[in-house]
Amino acid sequence: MYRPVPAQIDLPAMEHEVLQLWAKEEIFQQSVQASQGRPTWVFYEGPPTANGTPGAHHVEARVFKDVFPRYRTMKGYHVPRKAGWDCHGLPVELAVEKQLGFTGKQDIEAYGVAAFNEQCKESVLQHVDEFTEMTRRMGYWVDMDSAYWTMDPDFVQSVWWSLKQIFNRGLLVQDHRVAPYCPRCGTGLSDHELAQGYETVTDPSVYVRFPVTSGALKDQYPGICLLVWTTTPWTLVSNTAVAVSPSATYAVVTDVDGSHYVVAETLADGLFPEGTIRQTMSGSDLERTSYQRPFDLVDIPDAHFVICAEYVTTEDGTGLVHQSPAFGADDLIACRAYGLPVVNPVLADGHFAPDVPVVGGMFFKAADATLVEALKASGALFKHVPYEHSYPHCWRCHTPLIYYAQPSWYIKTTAIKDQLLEQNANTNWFPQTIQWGRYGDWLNNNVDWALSRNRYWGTPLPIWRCASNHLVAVESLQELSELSGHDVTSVDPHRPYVDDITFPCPTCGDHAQRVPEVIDCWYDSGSMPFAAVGFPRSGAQAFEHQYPADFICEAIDQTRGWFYTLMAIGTLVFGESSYRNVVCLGHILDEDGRKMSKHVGNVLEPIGLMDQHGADAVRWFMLASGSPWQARRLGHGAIADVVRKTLLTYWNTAAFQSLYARTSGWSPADPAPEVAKRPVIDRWVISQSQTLAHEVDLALEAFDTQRAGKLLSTFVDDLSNWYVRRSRRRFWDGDPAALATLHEALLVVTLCMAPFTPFITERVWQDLFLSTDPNAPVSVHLASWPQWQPGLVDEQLDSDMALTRRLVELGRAARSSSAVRTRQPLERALVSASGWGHLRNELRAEVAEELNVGTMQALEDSAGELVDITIKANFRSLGARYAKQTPLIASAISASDASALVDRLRATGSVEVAVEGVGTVDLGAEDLVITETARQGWAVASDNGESIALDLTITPALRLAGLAREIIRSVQEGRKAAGLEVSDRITLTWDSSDQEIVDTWAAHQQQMSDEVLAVAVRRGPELAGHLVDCADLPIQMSIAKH
RNA sequence: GGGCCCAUAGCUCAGUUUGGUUAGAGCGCUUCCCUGAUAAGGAAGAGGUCGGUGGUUCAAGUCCACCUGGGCCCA
Repeated sequence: MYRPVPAQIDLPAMEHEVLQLWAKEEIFQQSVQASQGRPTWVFYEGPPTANGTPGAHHVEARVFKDVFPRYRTMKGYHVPRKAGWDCHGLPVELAVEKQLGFTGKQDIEAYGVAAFNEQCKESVLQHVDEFTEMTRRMGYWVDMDSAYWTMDPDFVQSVWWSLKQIFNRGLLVQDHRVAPYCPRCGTGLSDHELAQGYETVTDPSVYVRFPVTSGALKDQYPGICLLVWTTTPWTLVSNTAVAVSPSATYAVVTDVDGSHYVVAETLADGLFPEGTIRQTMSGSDLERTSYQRPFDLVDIPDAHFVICAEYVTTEDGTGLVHQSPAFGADDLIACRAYGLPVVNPVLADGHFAPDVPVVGGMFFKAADATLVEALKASGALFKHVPYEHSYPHCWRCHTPLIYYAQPSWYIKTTAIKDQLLEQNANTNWFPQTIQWGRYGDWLNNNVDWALSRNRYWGTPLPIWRCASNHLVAVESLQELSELSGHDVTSVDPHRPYVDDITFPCPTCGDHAQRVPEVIDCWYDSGSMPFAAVGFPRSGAQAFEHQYPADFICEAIDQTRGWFYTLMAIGTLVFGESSYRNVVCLGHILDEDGRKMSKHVGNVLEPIGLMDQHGADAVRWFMLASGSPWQARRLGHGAIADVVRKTLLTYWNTAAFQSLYARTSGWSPADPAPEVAKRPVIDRWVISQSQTLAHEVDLALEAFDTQRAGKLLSTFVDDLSNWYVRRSRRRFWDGDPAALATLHEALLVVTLCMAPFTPFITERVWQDLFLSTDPNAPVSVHLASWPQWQPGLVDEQLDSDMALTRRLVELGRAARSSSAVRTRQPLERALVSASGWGHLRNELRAEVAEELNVGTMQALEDSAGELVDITIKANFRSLGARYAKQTPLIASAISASDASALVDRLRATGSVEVAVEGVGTVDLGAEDLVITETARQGWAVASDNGESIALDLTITPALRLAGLAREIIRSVQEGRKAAGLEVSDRITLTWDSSDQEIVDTWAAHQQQMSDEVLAVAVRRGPELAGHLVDCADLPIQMSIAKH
């Protein structure tokens, strides 16, 4: 016997009960253990950065990380799921700095690195707790007890080991380069960090006069100036040279006021609309022309002349590019070629050195305004316009970055670029466009990985160096113990402790000390395939079984983040990328399409969302609403829709089944007719459920949750609003075929939906399936995916039922247009549809019953005068044959006598039509869209060549039958209002002075009392029990429980 | 400046790969119908220059070019 399933349900409350059940029975642990020994499907959890409270976007990725492992488990795989936490890095440091009220690195130094890092660790632990709770609530099954932590000493040492592999191949090197640098955080940023932080800003763009101080131009054009454009006025302080393109053409322009300028020829018109070009020359002719720089604030010897550089373009600005080699990668290369000095007046904290006149002590960006004023005052400023462009900012603290020459450690990923491209070619991306779009572009433009950070809370770079610059890479605390001669294996491998360990340099015996940098925390997370199991010091077997991953999934921002570091490190260390399939999600936006961010305050808090609507609804939204690979808007309305449309419809179908099975004492163990012997609608729903199981399987195999979700919600809708509604009477009667069919259909859909909505399907499993099958697994999540039985799929039946439903739709439209309500039976309906002749009687009866008509007849069988025929050309079929002549044929077709043409076509299978300008054209049935409609006194609806006509004649007998249904309907309402159970028997009392009503009772009393479960019917004025609201009917009724 | 994505009903989005007749769905709105499961279901209606311009074609929401607006990414 089923358990009772209430029609009303509080979804969040139900979910909390299910969570308790899972915890008590350890279902997740069981599901992993029970699949031991089966083929492993490898999943890697990309560790969330535990630096803040989880948001809705975390739920998105975690739903996808849950659904595929659940599905694969049902398909017979073993899917270990190890949680992970990204612990290190600037985000954590910043949170702690904020908490402690710090403003920079000097505060941390004063506070003490040991104490600071301790605070960082505390902060991580606290936020991990919040993630754990969110993860549990949403039903994401991942093993958090065995989670990897990137700050764990074993993890750190695995990272060290991998860095030593890379170092030994000569791919980990120190270099001085101009790199983006955050002056607030005091550290350089890697390219993929840079990618996170572009912001659109408006900077002053200035056109500045640089007077020429030597050469023929100076003599020929008195006061001539180079016109130089820059968007970073603060770098003019350290102006060292002006670069031109050696191959471009430059012009001397005389402006209307008589002043002379050198600019690129192609830009001269725009800059000097009324100027005159006096002469032109190539860029190389200008080489070594000396000029007067705009500011004389710092000493830069042997500089200030024109240099040639290939990278200069003449597309915008003036074609003359100001050079400041300390602040531009291109500038540095170009100036080095001329032996120019690199002068940097800006300190590591982003402020000008205090001894610089005018701007000393100013933050570099803040100096822009002051310097523009100074240019204006000196007359050097030609033009000043605000310039909007995107400029890199620190991805965490939003400080504008400065391109800054500094020593830094690099991994030479450019050396393995070809291998990375090859690995990418062997990776399946979902959606596919990422592979050679966004990600492929990134790989093709690969630059070396700036690995080091001048910070505190991170994996220390495991390189020790002596005064003679001999370098030793260390792979573990064990190795460090051997080198230092002390057992340091239990030392925390973080700063400052690891910095205190020194040893004699193996090369020269001098004192070797660790370099001060820590590494990019993205390297940590990219190392998780091996570091999570402590490889190679431990976990060798686990690693070999679980490398590479079959599946990873994150949002699109990880293309240059984790997706890249995972592939790069895998390729560097093992010669192979660490994943095969990658699902790449779009971002979750707020209801107005803006990115959710704490600054804007539009973050939807996930636990609140789930406690309001239920985790299943949130999950379903993430998986199946809109395109997961595109940015989507998340709001309460969208989630409430999921509840109403899909979840409650499913639930109520289960509740319906339970109600009537229990009422009739039916149990799934009872014998039921074999499928082939059941009514056609049963066979149809079983066929549909088989197709569902198969197609959802295919969709999930292709990582397409949107398609799977669409299939599931369509099936749920069909099941509830067609199968159950059409079959209700059989459920009232306790028909074992109907009950068995719905049981089987619910079983299939419950299994297929289980990975999507694990809570509600678990509840239904417990109530309907576990309670009736002693061999059933104790949880739906321990069950297997439904076995596809193609023998139960009947495609002919599927298309016949589709026709049946189209006809019902047309019939309803005809009913509406006629204003004869459906409760009023009609004698007959005429049908015109190409499939009608082959439609089996059972399905014809479905149409008749649904439309409440006595008989259905084919329209062509009835008297010709009832029918109007119209025909139209089928362009698709004609266009293929006649191309340009199609419109001529089409108009000939509509001009011809439709009924005559159709008669001939039906008689012989084809018909010839004479078309002016074309000749005789032979048409088949395919070339025409034939619409038949009925005339006079008939209600007609047609669509796409199919029509239904209702005979609206209402005979006295039909009138009484209609009244009987009106009365039945009123009594049913009355039963419900009286709160009776569906199986309660009643006594019914009625009275009426209306002759039609009296006649109705006389003609239909048996049917009416059967329908309303009345065991006694009395006519009389003494009403008793509950009065029935009879609306407009001229009758009074009361009912009482028998 | 370059690359990628997007633009279809008041709102959220399908449809565009492979061109075909009158461009769909859901939500919301109006009217009506149906209902011993349902917070449901059904019919009709209002609501569309399918971002714009040009081109290819017998035929363009769909293919091509250019443009506009938005987003993401890169420089």
